[in-house]
Amino acid sequence: MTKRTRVRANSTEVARLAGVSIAAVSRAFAPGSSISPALAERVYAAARELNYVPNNLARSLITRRTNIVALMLPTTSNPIFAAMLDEISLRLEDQGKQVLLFTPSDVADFDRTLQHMLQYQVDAIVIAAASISSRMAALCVDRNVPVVTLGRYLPGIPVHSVRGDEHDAGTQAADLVLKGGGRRFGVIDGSPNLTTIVERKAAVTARLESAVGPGAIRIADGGLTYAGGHRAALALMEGPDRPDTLVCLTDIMALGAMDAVRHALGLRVPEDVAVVGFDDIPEAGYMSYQLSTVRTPVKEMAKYMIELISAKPEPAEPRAIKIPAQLIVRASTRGL
Amino acid sequence: MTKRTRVRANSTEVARLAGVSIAAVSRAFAPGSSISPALAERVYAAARELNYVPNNLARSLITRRTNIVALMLPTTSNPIFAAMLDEISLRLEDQGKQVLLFTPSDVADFDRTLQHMLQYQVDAIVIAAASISSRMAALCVDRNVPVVTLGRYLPGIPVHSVRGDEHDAGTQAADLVLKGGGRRFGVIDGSPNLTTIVERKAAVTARLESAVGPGAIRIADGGLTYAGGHRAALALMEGPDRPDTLVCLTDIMALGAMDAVRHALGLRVPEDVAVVGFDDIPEAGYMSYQLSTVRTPVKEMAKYMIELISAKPEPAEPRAIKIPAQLIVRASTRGL
DNA sequence: CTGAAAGCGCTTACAG
DNA sequence: CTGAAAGCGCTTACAG
Repeated sequence: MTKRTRVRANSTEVARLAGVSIAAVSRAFAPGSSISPALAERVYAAARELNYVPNNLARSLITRRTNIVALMLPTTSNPIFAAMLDEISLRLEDQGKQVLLFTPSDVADFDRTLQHMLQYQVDAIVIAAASISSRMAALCVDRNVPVVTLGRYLPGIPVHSVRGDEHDAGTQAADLVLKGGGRRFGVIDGSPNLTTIVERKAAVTARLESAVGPGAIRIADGGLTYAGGHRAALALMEGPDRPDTLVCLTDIMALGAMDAVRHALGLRVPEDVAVVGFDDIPEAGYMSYQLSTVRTPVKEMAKYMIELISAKPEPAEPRAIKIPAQLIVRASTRGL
Repeated sequence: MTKRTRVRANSTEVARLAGVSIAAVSRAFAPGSSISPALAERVYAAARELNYVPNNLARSLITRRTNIVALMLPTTSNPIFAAMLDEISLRLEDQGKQVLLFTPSDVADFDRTLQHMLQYQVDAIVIAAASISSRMAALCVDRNVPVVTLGRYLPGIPVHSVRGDEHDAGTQAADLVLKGGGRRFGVIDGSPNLTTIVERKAAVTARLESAVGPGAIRIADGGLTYAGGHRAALALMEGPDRPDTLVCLTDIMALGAMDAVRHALGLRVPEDVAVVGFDDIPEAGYMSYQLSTVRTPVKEMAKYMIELISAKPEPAEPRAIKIPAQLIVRASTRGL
């Protein structure tokens, strides 16, 4: 039995064993510090012997940098959010930072979550699919914590934002199905709380109405899930004058809708019913679906978000970046 | 223009404004402390005025608890990991803890990642789909940081583990396709580095061989992705004596395999080729796939993992929890 | 209940 | 390059 050494060695003990000052220990573990190789080597030897691990807490208390970025993200049940998480955390880890995850069960109480983030002294905050109050935004500005929101532009609130051009996306999707000969439309809606969805819907219905009039458009709620999209499609397809086209405001709902059309109703896609979605999640490209969609440029968005929160010096004015939409035509729509 | 107050108010300033000691400020923000309501109210008023946010770093330095749990997770490109992440972070947030995410690009260098986790003074470490060296495990024990691994049992290494019964899972899957009349088998393999996969494969091939002999079994690598499963299925189906059954060691590969069989080869599932997978990702239940599979009990696993790392007092011996497999029979296999 | 004081483990001018 | 000392923002015995 070896005697268990002290639970956590600190820099004082390392310094004592190495016969140096604690300042030397600090310098040995701070890249770029002025320390002689010989001294550093003695420190490393002592550190190894004591299983010394530097304490980031104490360090951050002084440097005022934690290398932690708070990320507020809805559940990853929608693959688009999982992809976003991957991109963001990979990029951040490349620059030596880690993601601290927040998935507030109560979005209404998001102010409290933000307060919580600030307590952890995070270097920056990334908010996906939620809003921030102007009071909390001001608090973050005061504390020099950059904030970037994803998919939401909040005029007058001093935070950066990155989003896709949803108006253009909706218009392109509508144009695609119109060009394919669509005349009776079902739109599968998502949450009224997500700006992204609301803007897509506005653009889609505006374009469709201008072509076929409001009477030819029905709307149902798909709740942003596969099962919800499935149910919404069944509801829309009931009765006379059945739609010849379903526009689904997210891909995950489009998958449910396609399966409803094919497997529950026994109709063909796109011959009987054309389907178009938004996001371009991986499943949209699977051979069982081959879903035409408008891509949400995840990689590009992550890149801009990281740039905005890492910029030195911090830009004086909040920046709003809008990324163009990119239509992906596959086999679920008619024409060309 | 209001004059911008000091960037970050600290407890000293709050104390001064409230006319109390800093100990009183500390107590006002520490639930359960003995402080009179009147005093607390004065502190809150001053804190509000100064936009005071307590500094968790300083607090944790003393209390030795950060309320942060490190989670090492491969990329969420496999939906099963996304589901796991959701479960773990939701449960942890319920107990007031946050997940600090680590996605090491270089799993070979995992020791360094672990060291990195310890620097952040995390309260516990959850490791999915990776191993921990006995040296690092000992370091965590010394520092009183509980570690739990997911899907990997490491005899002799003092960490907790939670995993499914992969032997039983593989056996059940093999029995299912055998009962369905399968006689020529293709097995789509994943990574040789994942214990889970290796154990499934061993159980599947053992059972199949005992029934039809080794000559009737072909194996191809599907790389744990949809595209890889697709390619592997095409390779397995080439030439004479084509398999009548594909056993895919993860669902995500099974989706690719099913699409290859149906859409690239024009064959029927399950009539021409039966397909079975493992995990029960959401897509397995989609009507386009209706994939028979063996469920990985994500919720239960997350529950046990959290229990193991939260147990007070820390169990003296590492615990290894094995969760039974649950076969889900859908339409991609023959019989019953 | 309340406050003065010590101290958590580090970094960083400052002086040599 | 190196060290002594002050200090980051808190908590916690201790004494009253």
